[in-house]
Amino acid sequence: MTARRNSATGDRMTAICQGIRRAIIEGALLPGDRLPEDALGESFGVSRTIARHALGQLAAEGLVDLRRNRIATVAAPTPADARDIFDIRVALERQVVQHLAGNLTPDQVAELKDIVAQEHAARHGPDGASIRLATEFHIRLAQMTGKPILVRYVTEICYRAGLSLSSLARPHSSECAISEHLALIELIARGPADKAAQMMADHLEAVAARALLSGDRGRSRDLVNILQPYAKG
Amino acid sequence: MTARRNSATGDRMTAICQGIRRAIIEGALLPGDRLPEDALGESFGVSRTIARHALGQLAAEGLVDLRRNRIATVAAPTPADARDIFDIRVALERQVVQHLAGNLTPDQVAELKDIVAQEHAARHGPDGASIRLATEFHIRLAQMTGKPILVRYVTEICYRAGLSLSSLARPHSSECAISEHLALIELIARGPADKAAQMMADHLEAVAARALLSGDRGRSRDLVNILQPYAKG
DNA sequence: CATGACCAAAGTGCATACACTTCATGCCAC
DNA sequence: GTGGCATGAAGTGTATGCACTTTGGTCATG
Repeated sequence: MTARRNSATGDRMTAICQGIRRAIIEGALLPGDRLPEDALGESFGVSRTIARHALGQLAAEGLVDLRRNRIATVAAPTPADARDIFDIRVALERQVVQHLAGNLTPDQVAELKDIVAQEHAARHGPDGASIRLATEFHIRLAQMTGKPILVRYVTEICYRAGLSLSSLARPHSSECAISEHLALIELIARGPADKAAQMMADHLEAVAARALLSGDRGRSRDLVNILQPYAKG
Repeated sequence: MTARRNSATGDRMTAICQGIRRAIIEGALLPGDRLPEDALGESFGVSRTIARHALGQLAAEGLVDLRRNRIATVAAPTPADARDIFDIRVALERQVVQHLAGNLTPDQVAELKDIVAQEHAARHGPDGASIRLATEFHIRLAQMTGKPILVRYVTEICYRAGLSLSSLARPHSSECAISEHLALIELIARGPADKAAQMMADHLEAVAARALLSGDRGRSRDLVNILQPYAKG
C-alpha cells in the first residue's frame, strides 16, 4: 500500500519510533508520561514485542527512560541536561555549517526557504508545529552535508533539544527563530564559513537562552488519545 | 561478584552489548563478520529474544549493520565514515577538555596516569588491548566531566572510532599515543583550557592521520570461538 | 560448460505464553 | 484516623513456536 521503508529492522518498529518522536517533539507527550508496552502496541496495532523494541531504540536516543521492571516514561531532562544538550548541539551544528558554507545549491536554498515559509505560516497555529518545523530546518541542513553519521547525531540531539524545550520552555518562545533561520540561510549560502558557523552557534544559544523557566505541567494523561494522530504516520 | 549495572533494561542484554563492543574494539570481531541471533544467544546463554534486542542497541550505536531479513553484521565504516567520525569526535572531546581544564582533582590525575601506565605495560601485548586502553582513557576523561549526555556521545563515538581503526589502520599504529596521553593529562590539569582543547584536537587528528591504509583482512570467521572470552563479562 | 529453476537449510519477524516484579488498594491492628 | 501488611491487578522479562525470507547448492537444460 504505502511506500516501504526499511531503515534498520522492520519498518513497523520504525513507524512507532517516528510516531513517538513526533509526539514528543510536538509536546503531545511530555516528560514523565508513561509508555506501557501493551498500550503502545495497541495504539500502533502491533504486539508488545515490537513496541518493546521501539522503546529500546528511543531509550538509546535518550527520549525515553527505561528502568528494569518499570513502565517506560518519556525522558525528563534536567536543566543541566538541557544545557549539555545545547552545548553538544552547538558543536555539531557548527560542523554542519562549516561543511555547508558556500556549497549550497540553489535548490537547497529554495528548499530551506520553503521550510522557513512553513514555519512562518504555522507561527500562530499549535505550538508543537512550530517546534517541529524549526527542528526539521536544522535536520534538513544536516542532511545536506551528505554525511550520514553527522546527520544521525544532529538528528538525535535535535530531538533531545526539542524534548528539553517542550518541558522547560515557555510557549511560543521559539517564534523569533524564523527570522534567524532566514538570515542563516543567507550567510551559509554566501558568507565565510567561520562567520556562518558562529551565527549558527549564536542562534542556538539564543534559542537555549529563551528557555530558562522550569514550568511543570499536568500529569497522568491519556496515552491512547494522545497517540492516535501519530499512529497513522 | 563485580558491581552490577542496570543501565537501561535487563542487564543480560547489557552484558551482551558490552561483550560485543569489547570484541569489536579489540579487533576480535572485524567489519563484515556475521552475528546471527541464535549463535549470539548460545554464546551468551540467552534466548534469541535478548540477543536480538542487543543487536538492536548495537545497531543504534552504529557498531552493527542490521538489514531486514538479513543476518546482522559488524558495521563496516567507509573511509569517509571514519573521517566524519573523527571530526565529530574532535568536536566532542574538545568540549570534554574545555570543561575539565584546570578542574582535575589529584585523584583524577592519578587515575588517568594509571590508565596510561597500563597502556605502557600493554604496548607489546596483543594489539587489541592497546586500542581498548586508549579508548578507556578517553572515556574516563569524558566521565570526569560529570555530564552524562556528553559521556554517552563521547563513548559512542569512541567505539565507532575504534571500529574504524580496527578495519582501516595498520597494526600498532596507536602506540605512540601513550606519550601524547601523558602530555594531555599535564596540560588539562594545569594549562589553559583553549590550549588543552587544541592539544586534544591535534592528538586525535594525529591518531586519525596514522590510519589511512585500507587493509582488508580475512572473512568468514568462527563466531563461537571469537566471542567465548567475551561472554563472561 | 554455463545457466537458470528449484528446493532444503538457515535465519529472521513477530506473536504469544508464562513467571516474576511492581504498584495500588483495601484491610486490620493500634 | 494512621501506619503497615496482604493481595490482586497491571506490567515487564524472557523463552518458545511458527510463518516467511534469504541463501546456497543441486540438477536439469541449453
